[in-house]
Amino acid sequence: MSAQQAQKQPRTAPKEVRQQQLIDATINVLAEKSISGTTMADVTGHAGLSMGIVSLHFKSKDNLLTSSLRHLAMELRDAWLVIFRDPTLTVPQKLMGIATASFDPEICSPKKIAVWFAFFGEARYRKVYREMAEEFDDERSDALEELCTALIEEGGYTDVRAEDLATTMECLCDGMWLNMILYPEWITPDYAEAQMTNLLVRHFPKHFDAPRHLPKPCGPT
Amino acid sequence: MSAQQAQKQPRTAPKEVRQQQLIDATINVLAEKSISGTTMADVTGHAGLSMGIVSLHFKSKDNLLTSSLRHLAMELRDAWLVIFRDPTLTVPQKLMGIATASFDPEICSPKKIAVWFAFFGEARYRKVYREMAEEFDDERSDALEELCTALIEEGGYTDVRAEDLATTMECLCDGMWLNMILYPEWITPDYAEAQMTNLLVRHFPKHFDAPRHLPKPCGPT
Amino acid sequence: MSAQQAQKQPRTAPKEVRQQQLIDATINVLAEKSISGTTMADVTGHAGLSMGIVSLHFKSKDNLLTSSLRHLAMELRDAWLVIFRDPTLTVPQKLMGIATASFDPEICSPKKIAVWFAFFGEARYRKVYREMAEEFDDERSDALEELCTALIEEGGYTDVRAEDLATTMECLCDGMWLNMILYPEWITPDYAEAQMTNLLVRHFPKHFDAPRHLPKPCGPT
Amino acid sequence: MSAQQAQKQPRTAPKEVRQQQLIDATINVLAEKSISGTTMADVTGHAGLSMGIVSLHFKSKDNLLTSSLRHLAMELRDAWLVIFRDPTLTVPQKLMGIATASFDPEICSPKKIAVWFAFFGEARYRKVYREMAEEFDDERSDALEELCTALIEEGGYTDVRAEDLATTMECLCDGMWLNMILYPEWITPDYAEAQMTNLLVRHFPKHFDAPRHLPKPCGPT
DNA sequence: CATGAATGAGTCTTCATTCAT
DNA sequence: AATGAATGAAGACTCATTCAT
Repeated sequence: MSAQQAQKQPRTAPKEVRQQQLIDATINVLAEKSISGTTMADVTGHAGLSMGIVSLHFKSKDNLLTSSLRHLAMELRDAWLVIFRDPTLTVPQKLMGIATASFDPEICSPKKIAVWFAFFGEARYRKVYREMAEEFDDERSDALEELCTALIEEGGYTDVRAEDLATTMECLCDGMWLNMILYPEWITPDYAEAQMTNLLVRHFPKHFDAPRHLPKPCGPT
Repeated sequence: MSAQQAQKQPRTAPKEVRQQQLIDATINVLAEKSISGTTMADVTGHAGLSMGIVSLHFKSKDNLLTSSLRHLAMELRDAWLVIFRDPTLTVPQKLMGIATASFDPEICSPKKIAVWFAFFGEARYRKVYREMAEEFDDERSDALEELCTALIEEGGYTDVRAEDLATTMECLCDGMWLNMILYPEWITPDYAEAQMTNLLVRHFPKHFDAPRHLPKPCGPT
Repeated sequence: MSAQQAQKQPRTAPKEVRQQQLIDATINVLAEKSISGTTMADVTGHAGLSMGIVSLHFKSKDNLLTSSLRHLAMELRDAWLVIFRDPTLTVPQKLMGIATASFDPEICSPKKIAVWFAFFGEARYRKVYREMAEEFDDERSDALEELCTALIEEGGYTDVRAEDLATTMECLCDGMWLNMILYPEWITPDYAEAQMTNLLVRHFPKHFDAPRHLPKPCGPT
Repeated sequence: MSAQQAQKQPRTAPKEVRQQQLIDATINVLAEKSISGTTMADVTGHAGLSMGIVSLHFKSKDNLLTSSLRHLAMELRDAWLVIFRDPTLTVPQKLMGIATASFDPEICSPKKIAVWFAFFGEARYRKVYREMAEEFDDERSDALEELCTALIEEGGYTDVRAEDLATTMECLCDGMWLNMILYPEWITPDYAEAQMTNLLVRHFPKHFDAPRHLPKPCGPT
C-alpha cells in the first residue's frame, strides 16, 4: 500500500492491522534495499505512517525485521503443510504439491525471494531463522522423506533412497530460488516447477508423467 | 593474516600486495559481520593497517567490496575452467570435476560461502555480480551442457536433455551451498559431492559408478 | 499508590485527587530517575493512569514538575511554620523544633531529598524554586534570627551573632541533606538532629542540654 | 574557549589536549543546561569541534560526563591535599586551609558548583561519584579529624569531639556551596570563609582569632 | 473526565571519507 | 605509500504532546 493510498486510512487502527501494515511495508522495502539499506524512515514512509510507529509496535528495528522474517517463514510453512495434511490428495499429488508449493506466485514473488536472501545474507538472521524455523524445516524434510518412502515401497523402486531424494528436492528448490533473483529470465516459476517434475519423473517413472519441457528461456543471463 | 603478524611487515609494500591483503581481510570480516556490519575500521584493523589505506588503494568501500566479490568470482571460475580445459581428462572426469569443484575446501569454506550470500543478499551486488560474472556463468552453463551432450551421444541416453541437466546441476549446487551455511551439520562438502555424483549416476549410469552413500548426518537441524 | 491498586479506582475522580495522585507519582519516579530520566509514561504508569492525563491536568511536563516542587516546598514550610507559630512552645523549643523539622521522616525521606536535589541540579528549577520559595526562605531566616536574638538577649550571650548562627544552621542543615543521599550510612536523620543540637548547645549552653552523642556510624563511606 | 577562538586551532591535536578541551566545554555547558539539557552538539559546538569527536575520544556521552566529574573531583582533592601535606604549615593553618580550600575561586566558581550539583541531582552520578571519590572523601574526613584531634590535645579542649566537628565542617561546607548557587547574593565565597573561621574560633578559641565579621549581604534572597 | 495510538522533532551514535603530517 | 585524527551526514530510538474516540 502506497503512502498516497494510506493517507485515507483512519488515524488509529487495531494493533494487528498496524503491525501487518508495517511488516508488509518492511518486506517491500527490504526487497529493494536489503537490510543494510533499509531505514525505519523508508519503512514508515512506505506505510504512510510516522517514524515513531515502529518503536511503538515493534520496539526496535531488529524486532521488526525478525517479525517480518517470521511472517515469511509462516507463510511458506502453511503453504506446504496444508497440502501435506489434505486428506483428499494422493501421495504423488502431495509430493508434487509440496515440491512446487515454493514456486506459488504468492510465496515466491521476486520481491519475497529477494527478502529471503537478504536475511540469509546476514549471519545474525540466519541464526534467527534457524531458531524459529528449525522445527518446521525438520517437519518438511520428514514429510518429504515419508512420502518418498511410501512411493518407493509402492512402486518397488530399488534404486532410490528416500532420504537423499528429499535432500535433493529441497536443495534444488533453494538453488532455483537463488537463480530466480540472479537470473530471472533464466529460471522462471514455471521452469522451476518443470524441473521439480522432471526430478520426480526420473525417480518415480511409474507415478509421474513426463513434464512439459519448457524451452529454457535464455541461459543464465 | 592477523594484526599481530602484520605488525612485523614493512611500512610500505607494492600495490598488489596491499590490495590482496585488504581483500583477504574484507572476506574474513564479511563472513562474520555481513555487509551492513562490516566497517572499514574492521577491515583495516583485521589487516593490521591504518584506516586511510582503503581510500588510498580502493577509493571507496563499495569498490573494495566489488573487488572482493570479483576475487571470489575469479577464484571459482578458475577452479572449473582449469578442469574444463585440462586435455588429460576424459569427458566424464571433466563433468564430475566441474560438478564437485564448487565443494573444494579452498572454494567453499564456510567463510567464503557466507560472503557469497552476503553479496547475494543485496540487490546492488547481485547486479554487480551479474555484470562481472554473467559471461563466466554462461560459459559454465555452456560447458556443462556441452559435456552432457557429449555423454548423451556417446551413451545413447534418450531420456536426458543436456540443457535441463546442466541447469539442475547448477541449481542443486547453489542450493547445497545455501544449506551448508544454514545447516552445516546437515550438508557437508562430502555429502554435497556425493549428491552431485548421485545425480550423474542416475542420468548417466553407463558412465558413472554408484557414489558412496554417506550417512546423512542429522537432517536439516 | 501502585498501578495494581490503582486499577480498582473509579474511572473518574475530582481534579484535586488526580492532581495529587500525579504529584505523588512524580515524586516517586523523580527520586529514582531524576529529571532527565523521568518520562511522562513513567509517571502515569506509576499512577496507574493513561498517558494523556498529564496534559489534561497539568498542561505540560514542566508544569507538573513545577507543581511537584511547590508541593515539596509547601510541605517543608508548613513543617517549620506550625512550630514557629505554636503559642504553647518556648523560644528554645521553637528553635530546636525548626532546626530539626527538616529531619522529620515525613519531610526528609531519602526519596524526597533525592527529589530536592534533582531540582537543585537544574538551573531552570533553581530559578523556579527561588521564585516560589524565596519569600518563605526569607521568612525562615528571619524566624531563626529572631529566635536567636531572643535567646541572646535572654542569656546575655555576648559572643553570638544571631545572623551568623541562623545562616550556619540553615547551611549545615542543607549540607547534611546532601550527605544523607551521598552517604546514607554516614549521616542518618538521628545523627543530623544530634548535630543540630550540638550546635545549639555550643552557642547557648544555658538553654540547651548536651545532646546524646550518637556514635558516628561509619564515616563518609 | 569559544568557537570563534577555536577556529584558529590546528586541525589535529594531542589526545590529552582534545580531551581536556572537551571536558572544559562540558563543564561550561553543564553549568548552564544541566545534564538533561546538555547535548553532545552543545559540547562540541562550544569547543569549536565536530559532533563525532566525542565518540572518538570518550566513546559515549556518559563517559564524557563521568570523566568531567572525575576532573572536578581530582581538582578538589588536589586543592586540600597539597595543604594537608605541606610541611611548612602548622596544624591550625592546615585546618583553616582545608576548611577554606573549597571556596577558592578556582574550585568554587559559580559554574563549577552548578556542575557539582547537576551531578548530585542524578542518582546515577551520585553512585559514580561515590565509587570514584569515596576513598578521597574518607581521606579528607580522616585528615580533618586528625587535625582536630591534634588541636584538642594541644589546647586541652574538653568539650570538643574531633569526629563531630569534622562532620560539621564538611556538611557546613557543602550546605554553603548549595546556597551559593541558590542565593549567590547571600552566600559569597568570602562570607563562606568567614563562616568556617567562625566555626573554628568557637571550637578552638586558643588557636584561632576572631574572624572579620562580614556584613551579611542581603539574606537568602 | 479519560484513554492510548500516533506524531515528529530532537538526541546519541556510527562510520565512510578526508586531509595534514 | 601510509597514518589516524577529524569530520559531518545519516540512522535508530526517545518521548512530550496531540487528538479521535
